[in-house]
Amino acid sequence: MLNVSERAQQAPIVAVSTAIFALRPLAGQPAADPERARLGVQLWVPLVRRTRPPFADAWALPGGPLTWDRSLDEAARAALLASTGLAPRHLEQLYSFGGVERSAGDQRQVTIAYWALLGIDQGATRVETENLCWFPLGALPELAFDHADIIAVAIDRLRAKTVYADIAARFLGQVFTLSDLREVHDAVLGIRSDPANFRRRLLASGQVEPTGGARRDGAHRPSQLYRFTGSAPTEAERPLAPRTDDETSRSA
Amino acid sequence: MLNVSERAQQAPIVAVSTAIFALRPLAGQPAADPERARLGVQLWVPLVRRTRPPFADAWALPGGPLTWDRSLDEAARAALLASTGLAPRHLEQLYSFGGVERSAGDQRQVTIAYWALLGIDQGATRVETENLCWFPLGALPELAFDHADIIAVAIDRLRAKTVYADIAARFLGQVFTLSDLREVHDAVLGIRSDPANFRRRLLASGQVEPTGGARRDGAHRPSQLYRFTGSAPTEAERPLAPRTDDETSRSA
DNA sequence: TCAAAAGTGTTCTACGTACACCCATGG
DNA sequence: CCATGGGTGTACGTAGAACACTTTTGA
Repeated sequence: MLNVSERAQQAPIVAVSTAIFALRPLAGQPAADPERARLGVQLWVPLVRRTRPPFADAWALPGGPLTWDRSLDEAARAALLASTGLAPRHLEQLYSFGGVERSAGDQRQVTIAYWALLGIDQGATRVETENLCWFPLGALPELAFDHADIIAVAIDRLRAKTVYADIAARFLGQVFTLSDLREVHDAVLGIRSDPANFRRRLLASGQVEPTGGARRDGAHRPSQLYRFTGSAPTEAERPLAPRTDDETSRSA
Repeated sequence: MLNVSERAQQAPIVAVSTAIFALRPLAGQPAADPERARLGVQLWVPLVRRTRPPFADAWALPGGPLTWDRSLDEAARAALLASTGLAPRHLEQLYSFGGVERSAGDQRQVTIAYWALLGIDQGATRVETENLCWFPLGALPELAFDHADIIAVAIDRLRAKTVYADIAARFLGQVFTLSDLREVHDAVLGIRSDPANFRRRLLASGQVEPTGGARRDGAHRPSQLYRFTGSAPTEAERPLAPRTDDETSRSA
């Protein structure tokens, strides 16, 4: 252990951690909840198990140190790929946490938190190992550091950005039906919106356009397929400016 | 100079920088009489002059290093007090910047940016020295590092949070008229809103309540005074949770 | 022919805007 | 008395919510 004056001289460690959200079918039995009819999707989060103290054996958000040769965004992507093999479709800086109390041991730690979305078609890579496990949002384990707080903030941000479509759409692939989009939208926000009104709002917003194709998947009229308008804001996109919204700040 | 592998081992420096906004009369003297603020107002920003390279002699946002014993928020407040003598009424984390290219010299630098609001009654401390100077937003000098970007992002955030009242109100003191509030609101957003409608919206929102008092300051009907509803969210408040809004992210 | 989801039409209401108008005051 | 801003009343337009209704399919 170092004494206080020695500690004060030490540079803080800078790390990046990311809360990754993906949609998966409801946990447990299908249970055909009449209110959640359709597919029934739910937000899941991948966590990694720490192998070293502090918080050894506890679950934590995937992340890693900031290295000299990478920007913050690059460091977040690299850490994700290294620790989980995932390459999220959407990645955005969330908040930086650096409270004094969060540093266990001698080294002061500052964590730059990110949040990310995984496309519903990116589920193939969802391997689970001894040290990488997926949890539904409603049943998270105890988390290391203040990572539970980070997840809570990330959910707030996700919901705030999921107005009608926008972010919700990033869970989906290039082509989708309006019902797909509505289901994602509703799952993220935890609501059930009117299909008719959702359709009108979305089409009026001009965010999507019909591909001309259709999909038949049941004993009912086929649903038209849509894609995003504009230059395909889909894979590997690079955000342009930090979000700008309407809340208050957290003591870091 | 160090070589690449030596650099890669170095821990990044963590600093906090803050874009401080205050309202001042368009061009006149400070003379900001808190009891009588009925003039054109404009956003001003205090900048400090760097004394050491990199960017020696260039203007920069006030800030300082993150020390071991302070949280991020505390570090931001402390740096502000030390470099400008100011204690803003509102302080909120904005974004963290850590692009590789922004580090001049051998040391990688990560800056956690904050934005702050100064009450219109806090103008007394607005001393100007050789190394501390106020600039109107429309006439900023060349800035060190990427601080111009930080200010741009901070303005976006300020405007996004200034819907009707809320943040705009923090520029004012405990007691104010609705015209005061509207003037601040309009100055920040750069619009001119209808007094009648502004009044209705604000009162309907329940954010303010009349004090019972009034202020007479001209050849017209006296204006009622208002205060904020609830447990006075005024001086030295501690935010609770990072904002949650609706934009995209910036490459750090 | 029936159930189920896709898709359309219509009404109701909330809320913001525009703007006419009255109120109180200093000069 | 009048000019000036404080403050009220009211009509209009837009957008979302609620919900009835038609369409197209598989079984």
